[in-house]
Amino acid sequence: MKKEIKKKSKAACPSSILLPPDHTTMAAAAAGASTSAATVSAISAQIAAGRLFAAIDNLTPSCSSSPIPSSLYASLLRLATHHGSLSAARRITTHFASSASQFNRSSVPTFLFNRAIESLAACGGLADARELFDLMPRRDGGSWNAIIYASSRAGKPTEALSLFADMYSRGVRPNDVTMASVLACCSECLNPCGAQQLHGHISKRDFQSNVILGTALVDVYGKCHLLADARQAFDGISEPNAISWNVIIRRYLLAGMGDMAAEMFFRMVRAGVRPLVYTVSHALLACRDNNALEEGRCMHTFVLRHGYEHHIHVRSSVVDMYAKCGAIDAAQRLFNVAPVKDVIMSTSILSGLASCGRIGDAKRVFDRMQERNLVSWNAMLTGYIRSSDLTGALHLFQQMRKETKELDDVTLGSVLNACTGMLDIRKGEEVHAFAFKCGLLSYPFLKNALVRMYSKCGCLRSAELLLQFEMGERDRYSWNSLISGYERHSMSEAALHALSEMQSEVTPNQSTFSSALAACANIFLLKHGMEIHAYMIRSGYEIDDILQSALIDMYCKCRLFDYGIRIFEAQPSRDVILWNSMILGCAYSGKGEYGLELFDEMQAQGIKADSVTFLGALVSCISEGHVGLGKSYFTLMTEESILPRMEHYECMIELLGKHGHMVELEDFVDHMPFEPPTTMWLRIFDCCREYGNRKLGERAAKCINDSNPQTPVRYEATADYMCSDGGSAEPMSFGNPDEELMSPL
DNA sequence: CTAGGGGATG
Repeated sequence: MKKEIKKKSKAACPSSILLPPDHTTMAAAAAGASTSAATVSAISAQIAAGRLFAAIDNLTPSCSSSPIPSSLYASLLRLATHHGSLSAARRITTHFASSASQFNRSSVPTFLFNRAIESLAACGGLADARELFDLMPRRDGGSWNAIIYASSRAGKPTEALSLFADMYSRGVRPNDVTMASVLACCSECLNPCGAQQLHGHISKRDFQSNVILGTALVDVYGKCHLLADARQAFDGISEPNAISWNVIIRRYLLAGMGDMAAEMFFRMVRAGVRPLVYTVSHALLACRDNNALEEGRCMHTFVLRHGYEHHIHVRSSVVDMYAKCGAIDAAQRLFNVAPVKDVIMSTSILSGLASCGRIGDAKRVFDRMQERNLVSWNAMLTGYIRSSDLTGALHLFQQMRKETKELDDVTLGSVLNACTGMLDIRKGEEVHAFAFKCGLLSYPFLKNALVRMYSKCGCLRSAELLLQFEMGERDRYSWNSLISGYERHSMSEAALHALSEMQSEVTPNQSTFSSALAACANIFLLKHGMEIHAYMIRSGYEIDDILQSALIDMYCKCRLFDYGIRIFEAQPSRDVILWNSMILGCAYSGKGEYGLELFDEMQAQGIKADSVTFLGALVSCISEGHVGLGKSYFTLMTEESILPRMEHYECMIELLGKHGHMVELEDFVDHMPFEPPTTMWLRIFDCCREYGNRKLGERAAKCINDSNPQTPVRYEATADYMCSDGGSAEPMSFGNPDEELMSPL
């Protein structure tokens, strides 16, 4: 087909469609040959049979001596458009244009030129259309409409707008068709000023009663992110139809204003307009984005009552809404009874299961899927990562590599996230090289995953280089990764410096400030921390639990305990994170007793302590000398199946060692599930020296010496300061073991 | 026009 068009176009098309007819045509005309009625009826028959080229072949030069009816040309052009054949449109146009020039140019009606403009443009010949427009003998409003519409559809919105301006200046009045095309141009070039001007014209000329125009206007404003104007335009439509409602709901959804989208949906229903299938789906997605389970349920009821549940789009959106709003059981029930479970619905349910921690169930859905695509693989991959099953993620990736050739930036970005979580820089670098080989390094998501990986793993230099030289556009995520990397790796000054650099490029968000506040806390930059606090308030940032927690921490560490407690007490409902910060804040502000009171109060309020809460309690016990209490907390913690972390063991050793409970200390060490690391032995050694426990001291010395046989400094548990009665403590004759090693804070 | 993505505090 394509080949045929090409051949014909070569044979029949002069470079200009308006070239004067050649001599044979002239000769034929001079001979006075007349178009027979037979030719006309032959052409009509070919048109009726849809045989475009057969029909055109009747357009011999001879038949130009007496004009073919315009309606026949118009039918031919329509057929050419239908076939999408530019060569045919050209031949037809050339034919009637040349016959016209021979007799009387104005014998061809303007409407036929207009149809030709439309046909040429629709077949991809905008340049031909424009040439015809420029050369045609007379133009009417329809000609302008045709060329403006054509330019707009051919992806030349600015050209269309300047044609519109031209038309306007020549005093040709635009009608609603013109307005609709020009509006489309404004949304194409995101030109809200143009839209506003058109809005003025539309109001002046009372096109307001035209639903199509009004709706187009709503869409333009929406596309330009001017949702208030969009809404105003919508409210100006006297009788919005289902499409108008769809447009405003969709624009609210795309602008991230799910609440408004849902509200408009309910208004639409109340107004008695039956929603389009897509509108129902958009409304459900709005609930999903907004985490609005109740509204989502109402919509589900609506779906069932009004017979939308057979549409797979709607059904998938309901499932997705339930899954994302945390009603995973409802989602799964619907999924189980669904007669058709396509890739999309299965992917929704598996990602829902994975994000509520049911990774096993998610994998079962995944394994049972008849068809998988890239998105479903990626969903499974991120599911493992969200469940912090990082090796699971890597295994899945291996399986994926075996079963499909497909992979994209999301895949590799997720694999990188797994490496980041494992702090496995070697694997991360492998993925980096692999991504380069796949040519995926230009994707911002992937580049940011790389910055994050290098930052978190402590290769700040690599992260800096990426940010400096490899990133075309550095966004908030890139900067946030770098800043939190600096903060985590004791480069707090660099973190704050990066923050100020970042601010000249992009707007920070809550994550940025939480890292920045932590950096201030690390190096006790009270003034800077307060500036950030003030800045967040001034700029209207929502100070969420994590930020409050970071603020409490910063103020407590900077010795403004009262500020910390003020933030804490101002909160009507407190998250466990907030309690944790305050309890720890007490612990290192020398207010351990108060911290322990808070610990009790928190549990009295029914908030479950986590490992950090227990850490705060243990630190308070250390500073207040509550050895028994600390021990009971440690037991309680294991009873509540909270796995003690290294810090908790360090605390217990500090608690027992600092207060001279040497027998219990030895017992504790014996029952630890792992061999203490050298840092811990150093502290134990120190305590043995202070309180006297020769046996344990010797063990400590041996472990320290064995761990580092190269060092010239040897640890020895000698009698003069390790005697069991806790005799005199001589100053140490060797280098001072690192004092801060055992400090858990 | 329905499915996957970036997340910081102690």
